[in-house]
Amino acid sequence: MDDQTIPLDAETKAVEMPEHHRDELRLWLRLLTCSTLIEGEIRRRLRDRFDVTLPRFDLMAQLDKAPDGMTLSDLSKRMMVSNGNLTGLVDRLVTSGHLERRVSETDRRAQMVRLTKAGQDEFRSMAAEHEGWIADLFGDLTQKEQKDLMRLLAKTKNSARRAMMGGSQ
Amino acid sequence: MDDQTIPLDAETKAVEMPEHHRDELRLWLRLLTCSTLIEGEIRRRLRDRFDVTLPRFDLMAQLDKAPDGMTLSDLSKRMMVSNGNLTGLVDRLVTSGHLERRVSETDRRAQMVRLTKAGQDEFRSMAAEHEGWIADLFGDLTQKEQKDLMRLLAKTKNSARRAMMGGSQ
DNA sequence: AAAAATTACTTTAAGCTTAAAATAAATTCG
DNA sequence: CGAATTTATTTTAAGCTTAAAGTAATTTTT
Repeated sequence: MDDQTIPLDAETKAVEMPEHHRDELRLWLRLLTCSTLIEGEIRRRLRDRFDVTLPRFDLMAQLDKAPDGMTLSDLSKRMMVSNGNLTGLVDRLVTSGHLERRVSETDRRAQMVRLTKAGQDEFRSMAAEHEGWIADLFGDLTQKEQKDLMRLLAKTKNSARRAMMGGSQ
Repeated sequence: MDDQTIPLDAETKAVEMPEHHRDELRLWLRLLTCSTLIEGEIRRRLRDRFDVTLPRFDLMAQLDKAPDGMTLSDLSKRMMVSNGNLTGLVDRLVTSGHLERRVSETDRRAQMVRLTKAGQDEFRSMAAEHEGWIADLFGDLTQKEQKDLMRLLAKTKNSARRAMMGGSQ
């Protein structure tokens, strides 16, 4: 409510900001650290164990959920990456035999992309192991803590989306 | 041949996994979505508003906390990025006049890097605004929710670190 | 002190990523 | 219908990122 006097952390030596938004900043840095840490570990294991990159794995994960294939635009939205990024990613996965691309029959601009049989097999065997890694990485959280974290992240996501409205999106 | 033994639900996805680690997977995906979403927005605003990239901003943020400078290795550890990555990043920031690098007087392998006056001024003006963006992005969370999230993320971080021990780190 | 190991950093090659501009097909509108 | 707009994708240029290999300085070991 009313602004309390701000307790100056002993180790913090920066200038006092007009409003004390330090807490949100610390929260953001912790969230980022968490996801960077885990993402890095997953990336490392995917490379060491399967010689695959995370972006490729993610792309295959999306396609595994859509047996009939998806367009590049759909993929782009789901993966939250740019269209141009996807072009190269798909190119490489087609070359390696994991993906198949075909011009859509209803729209000659669009392409349907989907996993080949080999791609699907390989993905599923990776996914099974991947799921175990994640379970282990989050293993110290109780069922309740997982549930709470899930809820708080959902709320954070909504808050962020709300804040983005009007600005540019 | 024998690979049709599994009854495939028409619209639902894949095979039932040996152990149900779906929840952890969903939790991880939500965490990742959250940080990707926010990171993307910050990246966009830094570019639009200040014509600076997030990695450069992050690097300057580290140096702002160390007025006497840091070595590349210190930066590398703190930022959780590779040494090689830092070399290029620092190069560009030196060229643009934001950073100063000097060979350490006590160790001729090492370099001390620090913000120039101009770099510091520019960073601080960006940081003030940046802090407001973060506060807004997390704005829908109550004080208690922020505290809870902070705690759960700390626990997640520790859990992940524990899981990494032995594997490669 | 010489050899071995470690540490700090750079270089390289490959891939990821984006924004912006370009191309082409489809849709909307006058 | 034909022009203008939107949508789907590719290309380009620049920068980020990593792992692995290389160089050089320091520290440890023998």
